[in-house]
Amino acid sequence: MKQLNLPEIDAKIRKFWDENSVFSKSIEERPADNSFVFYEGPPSANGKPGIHHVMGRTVKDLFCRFQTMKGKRVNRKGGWDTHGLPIELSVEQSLGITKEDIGTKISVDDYNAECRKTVMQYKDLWDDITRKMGYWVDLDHPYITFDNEYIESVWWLLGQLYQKGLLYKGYTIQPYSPAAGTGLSSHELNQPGCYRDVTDTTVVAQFKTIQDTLPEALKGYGDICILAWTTTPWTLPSNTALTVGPKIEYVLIKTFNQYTFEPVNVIIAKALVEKQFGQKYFETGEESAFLQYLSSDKKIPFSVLKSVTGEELIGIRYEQLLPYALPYENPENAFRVIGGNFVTTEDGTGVVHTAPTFGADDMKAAKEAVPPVPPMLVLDENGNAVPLVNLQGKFRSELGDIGGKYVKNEYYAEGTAPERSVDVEIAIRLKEENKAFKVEKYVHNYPHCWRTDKPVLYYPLDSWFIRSTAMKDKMIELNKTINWKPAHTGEKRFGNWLENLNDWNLSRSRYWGIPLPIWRTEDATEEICIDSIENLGKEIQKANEKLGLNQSVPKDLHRPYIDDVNLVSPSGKSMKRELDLIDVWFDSGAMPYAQWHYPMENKDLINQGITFPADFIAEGVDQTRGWFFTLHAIASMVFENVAYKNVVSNGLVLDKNGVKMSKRLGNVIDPFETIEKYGADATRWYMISNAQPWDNLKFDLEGIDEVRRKFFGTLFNTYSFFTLYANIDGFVGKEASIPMENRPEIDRWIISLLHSLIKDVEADFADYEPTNATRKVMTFVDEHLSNWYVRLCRRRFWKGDYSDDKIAAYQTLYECLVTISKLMAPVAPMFADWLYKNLNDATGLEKHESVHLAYFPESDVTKIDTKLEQRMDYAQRISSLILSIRKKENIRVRQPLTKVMLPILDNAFVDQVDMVKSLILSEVNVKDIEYLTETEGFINKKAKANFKTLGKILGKHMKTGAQMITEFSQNDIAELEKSGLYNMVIEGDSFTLTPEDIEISFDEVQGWQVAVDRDITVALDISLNENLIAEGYAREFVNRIQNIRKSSDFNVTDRIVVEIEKHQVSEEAVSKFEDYIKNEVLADRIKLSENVDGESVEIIDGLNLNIRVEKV
RNA sequence: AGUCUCGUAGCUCAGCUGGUUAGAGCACUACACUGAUAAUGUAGGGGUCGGCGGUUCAAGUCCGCCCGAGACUACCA
Repeated sequence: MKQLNLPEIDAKIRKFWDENSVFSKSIEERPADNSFVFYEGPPSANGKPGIHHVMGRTVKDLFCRFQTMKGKRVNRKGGWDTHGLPIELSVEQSLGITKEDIGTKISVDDYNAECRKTVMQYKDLWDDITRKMGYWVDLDHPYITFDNEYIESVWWLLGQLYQKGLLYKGYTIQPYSPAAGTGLSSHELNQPGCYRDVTDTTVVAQFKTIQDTLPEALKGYGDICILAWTTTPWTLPSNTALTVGPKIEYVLIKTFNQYTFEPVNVIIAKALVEKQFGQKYFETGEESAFLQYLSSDKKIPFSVLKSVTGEELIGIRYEQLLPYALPYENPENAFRVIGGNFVTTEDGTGVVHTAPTFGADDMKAAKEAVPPVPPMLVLDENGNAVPLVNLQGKFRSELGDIGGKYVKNEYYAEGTAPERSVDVEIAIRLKEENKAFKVEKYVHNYPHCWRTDKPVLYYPLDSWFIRSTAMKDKMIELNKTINWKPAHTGEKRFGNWLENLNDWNLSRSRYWGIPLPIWRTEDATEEICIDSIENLGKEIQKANEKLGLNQSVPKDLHRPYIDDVNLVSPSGKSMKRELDLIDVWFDSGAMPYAQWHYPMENKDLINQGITFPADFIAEGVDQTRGWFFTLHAIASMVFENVAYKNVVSNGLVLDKNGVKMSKRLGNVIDPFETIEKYGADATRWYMISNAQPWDNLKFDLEGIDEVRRKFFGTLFNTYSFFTLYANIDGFVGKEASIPMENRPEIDRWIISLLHSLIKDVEADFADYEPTNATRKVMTFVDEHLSNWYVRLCRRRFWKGDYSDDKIAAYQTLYECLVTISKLMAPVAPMFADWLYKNLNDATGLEKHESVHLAYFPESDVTKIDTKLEQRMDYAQRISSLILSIRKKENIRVRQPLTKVMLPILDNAFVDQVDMVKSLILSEVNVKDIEYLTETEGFINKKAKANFKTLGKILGKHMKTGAQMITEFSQNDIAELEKSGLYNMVIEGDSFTLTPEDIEISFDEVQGWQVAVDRDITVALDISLNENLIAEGYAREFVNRIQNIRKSSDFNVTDRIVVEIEKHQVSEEAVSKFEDYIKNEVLADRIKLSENVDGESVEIIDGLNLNIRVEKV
């Protein structure tokens, strides 16, 4: 391969993997008793894979591959999430039906089959992206959540919860769409456009308190009303309590009602007086203002009489505002003031009208009150407790004049709505009865049903719950043992979520999902929870006998078949299944067990801890309350264990401008195209190296291109360089390894860096920090291996015989390349394998046929030499400084110079530099280094404070001290260096400083070509003589001839003859450096002639000479 | 509305437990180097470290408030 072509490499390696079953070998070759457990969070094949899936799966893949290389067996069972509303919706959409049509226009049978099909709609695309991105997961034996066996395991889990008393049926307030006749999930409510601004009639009502329940502080003022605001007046007949904030300050105000003009005393939060007593009112302390008040007056007087806390108000009883009905249960506990922490003083009156049947907060506050406040439920014709609004959204007949009306005008069919909504009617009635303090229109945000476009009601619905609150402490405790990446997702986001845990609402009234396996008698006195198919069979048998039926276990455990099953209670009554399905999130949280059909099969996998808990899972951060929670909750509640030990929650993939990708905006990146064009490895490497997985990734295709060029391109070049000469010299790794101590400095240096790198990269992968790992590999390849090692060692590869030095160079570079292939393999599996195989297949040094079957390199600490690393750093920096002086002085690098001078601070520095002297000299084309020990009068030293150590000593004198140090004279510095101590007096305080506190460096000096980089200073002697100039010319000729060789497509080994046009410059160069030139360009002869029939090339500024180059 | 995360050069990101003149890559400009050549080196421009306050000898870093982006939860009188 002449040029890097990543997609081609992808295809080649994929084929190799397929043909040789590398993936299954990577599992089977590892011992079964040394496993690393990974769980695949099931995607839904109902949607197409996006670029963010490539991100998430790269994270999963890379740690699994890493652990495999560490010798672990990593089983990776794939899975599909197959239930849930999105699937029902897409079926209904494609068939053009609605929920109501199920059972009429389409049989449930067909509907079911349709869901099954739809669920796997894009499976082929998913399989394709999985392969193309190089994600290793077992797609041949996936778990599928709609399988009977999967469902059976879920039933078993529910059975466990049931036996522990953690499953119960109860009321909650849920969003409900009367028009559609169905409850809505929060997911549905979060569809775009559901929340809309609407204008509603709002009422501030006056709740008249009962005198003898008032606290002492409020007695003696006559009648007192509490003001409470509502945006939904239709809930006022269902009011059973008023909620105040215990810590909020309330005031008693004397004023007049603006509609009836009757005098009234009202209670309202102090902070909201201004808001409620607006322009229509004026505050006054004058009693006369009240005596003289007339209904025709423009403004109404008011006066604050008293201030009390909410705490004092708790317990006050009041007259029912609209006494249509009484709660059927404990009505004596209704109509009183209770406390609630959710009360704010941002809106209304600081008192919340509380209707427990229509508000979640209301219900909670009412339940928590002592004694509990009953909700406004009445008994219907069948003796069932029901709210005052029925499921159609109409008032019940108890409401008299407004009974039978819809509570929202929007629910009427078009054109049939009355002029006055019930909200308005109630407002009018309250005004007339002196119970309305204020009525006004108000614009607020309110959710609407996405299907019917009509407002949602919050309505009490029967649901099955998991009593997760009972296990809260266990969950919190277990969570503390989980290693979260990043930590704050676990501690903060997930931790807070657990602290505020609610019971888990399991019920969904749908068709396509796992049916709740609970059967009940009609009067709900007896019930059974089925936890296996076997158990179901037995119960069916029993029921058949007792009830004379002929039922059998349905082939498909889904609705509607399962609904047809009737069971029999111990007392012989018929039991029907509770019609609910369970939350699909339970499906996915059950996968550790259900994927193995536990406990009906594979008992040991879980019980012996072979596949449980997971060592590692990864998913988007949006799964914190989703999959991460359901896994944790089920494991905590059923097994009292964690489900996973390490979890990476990755961020979102945004477009390059940081905007969420969406079809609407057209900024969606197609993963197939991307991988096709740039290759999977560049895409993966870009995603991992560019940002930490848990930060959002601003996905930019140009970034992939950059990674391809900078990293893969450089590595590829390095590899091609290696093979070019390895082929010429026939290096196939058969020589015995040359001992480190016999290899040159630079070899030992790169090997030292390599082993430091291995150590760091392994630690990063082990710590789930892949970004750091990739960045370190990139730095090594780019800066150290390519731009220093290879650049400086080029000659060793193409010059001279196949000597030990050359073999050492090959062995060194080979080790680096093979090791890099292993270090990068988890992230860039295909390129790494290509590189590894190319290298290893040629040498056969390792027996593995793929890098993914090889073991992760071990860092050999004996090869790490920090002093060596330091002196190479010196070499790089000194070279860089010299080059910068050359640049400043405009002296080209091909012009040799005599010497460079290095002022030194200590002898260790000399020793260090001496060892890398030859590298520096050849790199910068200078003949010698001279060390300057005596710098006085030549180059000045300067002192600078070490803020870190000095700050602790000097404290507040730091500023002056630092200033004093920069002003040190040469004598001061000499004294410090000699004695090792320096006494300093600042504002009367005396301090003793040590050399550690002061950093000495060299100053720049006029008249010398000096450059400084922190602790290193170099001075360059730029004087030239004839010899140097001639050598410079010689190098120019070498360069030009090499260029000609190359442009003439000569082989690197071809011998040539050269003819150069005669000129003073060419004569000087050739006469003095003929051998050098011949040697460099592989020339047998160099001839100078007056007329040369060759290429005209510029040698130095303005001088063109003809050169002819011919093969021998 | 609450909780959490993020905000550093035109772009993508480093910046450890507070410490000197805030760094790197990309992009841009100029010059060089080159038997790895779609690579490389040197130099240059470019920053109120989101804003305001506070703690401290010293704040990009710690604390408070605000602004902006995002995620999740809730939608509430």
